[in-house]
Amino acid sequence: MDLRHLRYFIAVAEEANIGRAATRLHISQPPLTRQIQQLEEELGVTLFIRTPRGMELTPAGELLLDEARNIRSLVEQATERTQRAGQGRLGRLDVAIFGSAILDVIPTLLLAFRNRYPDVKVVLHNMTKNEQIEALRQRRISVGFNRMLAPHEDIGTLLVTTENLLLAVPTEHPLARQEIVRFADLAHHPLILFPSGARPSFIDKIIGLCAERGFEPRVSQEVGDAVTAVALAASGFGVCLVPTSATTLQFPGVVYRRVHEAPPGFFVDLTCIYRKADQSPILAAFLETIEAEREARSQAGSSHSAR
Amino acid sequence: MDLRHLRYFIAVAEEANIGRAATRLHISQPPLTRQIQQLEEELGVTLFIRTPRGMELTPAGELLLDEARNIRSLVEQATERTQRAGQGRLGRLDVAIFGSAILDVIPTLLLAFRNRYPDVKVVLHNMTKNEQIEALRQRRISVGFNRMLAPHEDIGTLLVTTENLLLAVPTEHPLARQEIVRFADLAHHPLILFPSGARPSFIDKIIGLCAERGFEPRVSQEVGDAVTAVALAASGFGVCLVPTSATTLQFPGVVYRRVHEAPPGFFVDLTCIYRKADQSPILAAFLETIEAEREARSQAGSSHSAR
DNA sequence: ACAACGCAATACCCTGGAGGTATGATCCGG
DNA sequence: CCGGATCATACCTCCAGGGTATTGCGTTGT
Repeated sequence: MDLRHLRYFIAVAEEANIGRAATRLHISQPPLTRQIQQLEEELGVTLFIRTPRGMELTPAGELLLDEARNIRSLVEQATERTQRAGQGRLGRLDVAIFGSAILDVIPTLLLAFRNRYPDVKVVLHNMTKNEQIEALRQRRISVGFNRMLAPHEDIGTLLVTTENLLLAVPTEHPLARQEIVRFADLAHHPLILFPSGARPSFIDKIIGLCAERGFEPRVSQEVGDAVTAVALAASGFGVCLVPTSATTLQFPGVVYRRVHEAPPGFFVDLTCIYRKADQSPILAAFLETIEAEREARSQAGSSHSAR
Repeated sequence: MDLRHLRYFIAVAEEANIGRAATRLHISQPPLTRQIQQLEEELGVTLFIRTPRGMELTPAGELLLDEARNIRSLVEQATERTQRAGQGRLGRLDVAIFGSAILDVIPTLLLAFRNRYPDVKVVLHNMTKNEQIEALRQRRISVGFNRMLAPHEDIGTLLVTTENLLLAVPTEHPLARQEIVRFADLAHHPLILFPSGARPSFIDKIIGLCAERGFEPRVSQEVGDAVTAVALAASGFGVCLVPTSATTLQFPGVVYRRVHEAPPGFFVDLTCIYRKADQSPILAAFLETIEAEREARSQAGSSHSAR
């Protein structure tokens, strides 16, 4: 049996007349007669009673009509869904994020993606940098978000956003009272650094920046993530350099200060990583959305990184 | 798209290798390659990633695999069900009965049919004789059960069972005390007759039998059905001739008596009626069951009509 | 009663496409 | 760098689906 048989069968059943059905199907009447005969023969069932006025369905034919319509709609649905999946408009995207990245741009990004591709289910996973690389290679995720990534041969990167750094200062801290905080001031106060995981990381960046200015920071704590760092700062453990988006965290007991006279490179990138070999149209759509969003933000003038 | 395409697609997806899939499908590899290419082209979607080790499904391909398996099983189910319907093993049979016929043979008959054809849904309708004829012609029912049917050109009949007649007598009635009740005795006692509906009916049969013996019965009541008649007899309204199966009704206050020296024709047929033009295999199966059951009953020796 | 019409079925032809064989293009492992 | 495996391409064959012409049959209309 063939989908053609079913299509023809439905037409004949609905027209109750082979001639009209043939016209509707844009074929001539005799082949249609034969196809119906074939179908009946193959099933071993009489589907129509031939009357001088046309074709009348038998009970078995009635049943097949139901089933055939069902199958037809399922086939239509299958092609349509497969096409949408092929265009990246239907499916699933597994995304890895890390703690503090969720603070700023990622929620708006995911929202924008969801609006453009409502039938793509986005699944979030919390992963460290190295876990992300591994998960990408094992295809457990399709994209990851990261900072300070060492390059890998098979992993592509796309810059999502660039954020300036701010200093989180306890309210009672001497630096909180200064009108202007200078980078060099960091030499005299204990610093909270993060993340404590895989190197190179944000920690190395800050140590590097300090080295450029000829001092080595006094490290009071190394913690896992920005949230913990700011929380510790709020408790007076020390000051802490954070991406601008961390201002989302408004702990009592902590204020944010711009840092003047900072060395070049006093910012941090958020990048998106993916398998270079990944051909998935959903991934392509996601990366495209990232670029479109970055575009939109920069055109809006007051981009986050300029805050 | 074609069912062939789906079948081939499933095979390739499952084998992850065109060559092996071709073997499994009993065709050679190149046509299979082409069919897959066609399918991809028609959908406008890449379904497989070609690797040096075989064919790997894309996400869109994964989705289509699900859908295709679904469609395949639906097609299989459709053919199987249609075939069963064509053999009368699946479907629906609308059966008309009238009041008292339900007392005896019809329940066992329906039970036997249900056992043989468990997937045929039997729907019962209560109808009078004339309603049955009309409903048959309008295809609202496929079979009816009846007694004393006037012949119709387009309606076929099949004898279901023949039942002797018994006399239902009030317990306190003089005839209840006689050791032997003779047919001629009926001349002296008021009779309850039924059914009061369309003629000719059971009533005419009894009046005819009496006429053969040269008397006209004294009619105390005409009622609609056997159950009412026996109930009235139990209340002392008179005596009443009923088919043997009415002994199912064991009212207090009524006893059943054989009638001796009855004229020939002192029995009543239960017949099954159907449209002669009806080709439905379900009807055929039902009529066949009726004959098989009658056969079984007569072979069992103590047939109901001999009770 | 017979002609005219409508419908499905049959006879016969033609062509597109499914399937076959042979071969090429790539990539991997030894 | 070669042998083997895999998918793709080229080209041929042949069947089956589609077309035209016609028949068969029952109903209808005059």
